[in-house]
Amino acid sequence: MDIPSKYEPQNVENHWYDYWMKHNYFHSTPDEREPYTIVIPPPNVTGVLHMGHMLNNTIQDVLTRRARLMGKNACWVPGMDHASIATEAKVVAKLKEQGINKSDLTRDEFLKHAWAWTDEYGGVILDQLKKLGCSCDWERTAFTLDDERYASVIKIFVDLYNKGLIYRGYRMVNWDPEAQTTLSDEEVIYEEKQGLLYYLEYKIEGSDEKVTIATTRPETILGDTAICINPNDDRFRHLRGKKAIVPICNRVIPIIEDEYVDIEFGTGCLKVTPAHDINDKALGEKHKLETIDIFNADATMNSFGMHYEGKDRFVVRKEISKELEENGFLVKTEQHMNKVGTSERTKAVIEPRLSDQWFLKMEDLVKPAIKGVLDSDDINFFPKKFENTYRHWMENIRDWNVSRQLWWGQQIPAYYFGDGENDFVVAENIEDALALAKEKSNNQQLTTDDLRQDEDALDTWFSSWLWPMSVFNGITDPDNEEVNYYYPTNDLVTGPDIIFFWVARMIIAGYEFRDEKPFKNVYFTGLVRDKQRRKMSKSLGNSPDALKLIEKYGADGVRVGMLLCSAAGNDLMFDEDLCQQGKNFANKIWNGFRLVKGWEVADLPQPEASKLGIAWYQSKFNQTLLEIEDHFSKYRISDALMSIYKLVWDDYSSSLLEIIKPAYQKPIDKTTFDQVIQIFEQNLKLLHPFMPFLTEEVWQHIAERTPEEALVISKWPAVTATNSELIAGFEFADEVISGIRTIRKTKNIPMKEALEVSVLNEGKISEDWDVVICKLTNVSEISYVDAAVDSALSFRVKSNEYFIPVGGAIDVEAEIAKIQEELEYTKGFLTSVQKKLSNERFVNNAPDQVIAIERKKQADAEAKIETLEKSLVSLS
RNA sequence: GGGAUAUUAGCUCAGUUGGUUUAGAGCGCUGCCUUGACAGGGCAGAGGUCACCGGUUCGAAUCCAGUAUAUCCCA
Repeated sequence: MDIPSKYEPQNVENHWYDYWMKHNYFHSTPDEREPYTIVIPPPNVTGVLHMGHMLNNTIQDVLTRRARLMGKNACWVPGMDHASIATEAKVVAKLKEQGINKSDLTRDEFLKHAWAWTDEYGGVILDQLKKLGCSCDWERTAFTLDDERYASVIKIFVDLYNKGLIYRGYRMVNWDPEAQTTLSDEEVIYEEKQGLLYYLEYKIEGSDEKVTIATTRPETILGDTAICINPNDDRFRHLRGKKAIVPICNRVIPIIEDEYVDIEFGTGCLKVTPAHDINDKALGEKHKLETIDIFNADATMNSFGMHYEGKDRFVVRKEISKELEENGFLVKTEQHMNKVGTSERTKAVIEPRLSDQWFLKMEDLVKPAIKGVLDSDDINFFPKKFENTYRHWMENIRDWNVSRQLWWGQQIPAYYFGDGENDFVVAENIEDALALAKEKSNNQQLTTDDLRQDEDALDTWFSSWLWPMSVFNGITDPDNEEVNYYYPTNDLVTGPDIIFFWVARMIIAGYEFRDEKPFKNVYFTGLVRDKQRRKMSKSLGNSPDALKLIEKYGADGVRVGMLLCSAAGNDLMFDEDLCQQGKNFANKIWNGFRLVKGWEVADLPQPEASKLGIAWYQSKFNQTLLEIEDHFSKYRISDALMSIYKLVWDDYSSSLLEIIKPAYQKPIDKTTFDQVIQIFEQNLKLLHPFMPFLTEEVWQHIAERTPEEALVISKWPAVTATNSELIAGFEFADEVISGIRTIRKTKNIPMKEALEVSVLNEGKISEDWDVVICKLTNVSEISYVDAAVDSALSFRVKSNEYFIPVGGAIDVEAEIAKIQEELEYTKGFLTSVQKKLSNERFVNNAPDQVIAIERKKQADAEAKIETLEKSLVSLS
């Protein structure tokens, strides 16, 4: 059989993915086994795979595949998010290219376009996840806007409304003038921007006096309805009760007093624009001021903007400051750092805007969710530090604005039957609404034609917060077999950036609607950054193309590369070199298999070295398996991978294979061969969750396998007893091997030339390992001596001393120097140990075990010093 | 402005209730190695006053207080 020396992932990955799909290994249905469930954080339907997804989904796949191997009924539910703002923006842009304006379309027409767009371009990301190897149950693919999820959302909205938790309010909201919709507080990003602080003079009515105010937004003066001073500020005492005149529009406005004004800031005097600032709104309500909205929905000026009508606010800012300056109202400007809210999606500067919106009362809803995470073990966060973030938000929660002025989403099921503020009903469908409306209005003549449904759609998160339930139809059919079996789910893997948007809200929803947590553990991954610590983003162009990476390094290589640098919760600095490391590892495993496969097997007795080596490896494997289980239990995925990496590379490839390797072109005994194959298969099982493609490929190369014997559904190794004596024995032997190799190096003795080694066995070390040492260092014989050997190079391991006679003169000076250096170190070490032991308080207070360790250290060091001193004597 | 988290080798990170040698790993770096699994490899080696300043303790990278710096969240 001819196996290529390099592993070529491109040739095998699609093949095995198809094989897995064909045999339906990823599909899950409820059965007797313990379920293991993950719901995917649904990527945006518009999305393409980026580094964040790759990390996130690799971790989910590792967890899912491991659970499957452990005999659990693993179910990883995939899906997508309709991402109302982002998707609607894309569809609007696409239509614009075709010369179609959204405003010319009806809602139904627009939605038709949006669905067409979704069907054509959406969901690319799901195919990309397959390339990455994700073992999702694709038959369960859900969409936050499909019929089932739509119905769930509507049902929940009505339920919450009927519980009195949803209300309609005229509130100041974050308005995105570009998308022309409301944003929740969480969707606003504050950025520091250098701006100007304008000092403006207002005339005082009926006098020549003037008052100077400072503002960052001169264009809003046309909406001013008051000037505010601090009652404790003596500088403005004379203005009390007077009125001021707004420049340009010459409106007369009152001068009010309120302690809200910061005396130190600007001039200590504030203009009040209730329609365009949240604080001014509060002042306006308190002092019963008029509210004048001067903007259109796209943040251009309306008729209150006078000759600026139709112009954008930023254009107006420039122009009006010029006009103010020309007319002597502008005193001066100053540089000023300003925090400006911008839209997460469109990057537009947010306008505070008053409008009718739907809100969800959060105060009582959060209570069980706080308890579930913080005051009990119901839900665990990994890493734990994010519990603080969670607490902070939950304890300061504000009502959730759930309405969006968009069409792409679930339409709010509120139906208006009149023009009064409360002339509406909320119902799951128009028939129910009509019945309710008849009752509420006392008008039996109403028909469905008299009802008008609210135009707004719901926030996307109002559908994704139901995800762990809705994917199992748990809302429309709350007692169905699937939701009872799979819910609550086990693990959620997501980024800490959506802890409020999504994680917290799912927890709230879980307790509210099913009286049960949505998941047991939340694993927060870090954000993927580039080497310069910058966030990866499309606009920076610093995000590598995920598919190209897979093409270049193989999915397994990329998976390993991502995981190697991703300690839980820490941001990870992605470096393409790590994928190379992953690819190299794949190749190493491949060659570890190729070597064994190339051996000719014969019916021979098993050599001692092989027997010992295999026994040792089995213990080492078991020890590592324990480590791995421990890492997994703490969600230390990258540590688990590193343990396997070292096991396979160092212990299996570098040590075990070298120990059992037959002489060149000689056959191997069958016992060893069978054992090493079995060992290799166990390795593959540990590797499979991390590197599914390569491992399945090798697994199927080892033997013909039926579909029932595929690696993907094999059995995770069980922990057995570890023989620590074997492990310690090898560690010692390894040090001896290293010593011999070092001498070979320094003296340039080629590996081909056999050496003879003598040992002064002060430490009474077992001879068992000598066969292994000889094989790995090409030593013909290890002889035991009673005294130091003359004219030989030496090295020491613990209190044992090893001698290698070499041809030619020994540099005695150099040998002495080397020993003296070692002696000095050991003496220094001994001193530090003795210091501890001679300290009475240490001996009295430290636990016995610690003292025993220290005494052992002392004895070892003393023995070593004795050995070293003897060597010195014999050399001089 | 308020809060959280961090600061350990060139880089990325471990270091679990203070005590397993005088602090570890992976990568990188340096040197040597071309026939026989793998140069995508092997072997060996260098590299750190654990941010700083105090304190608690028999003992501190680890606990406490302060300082500096960085990142994130909130306003």
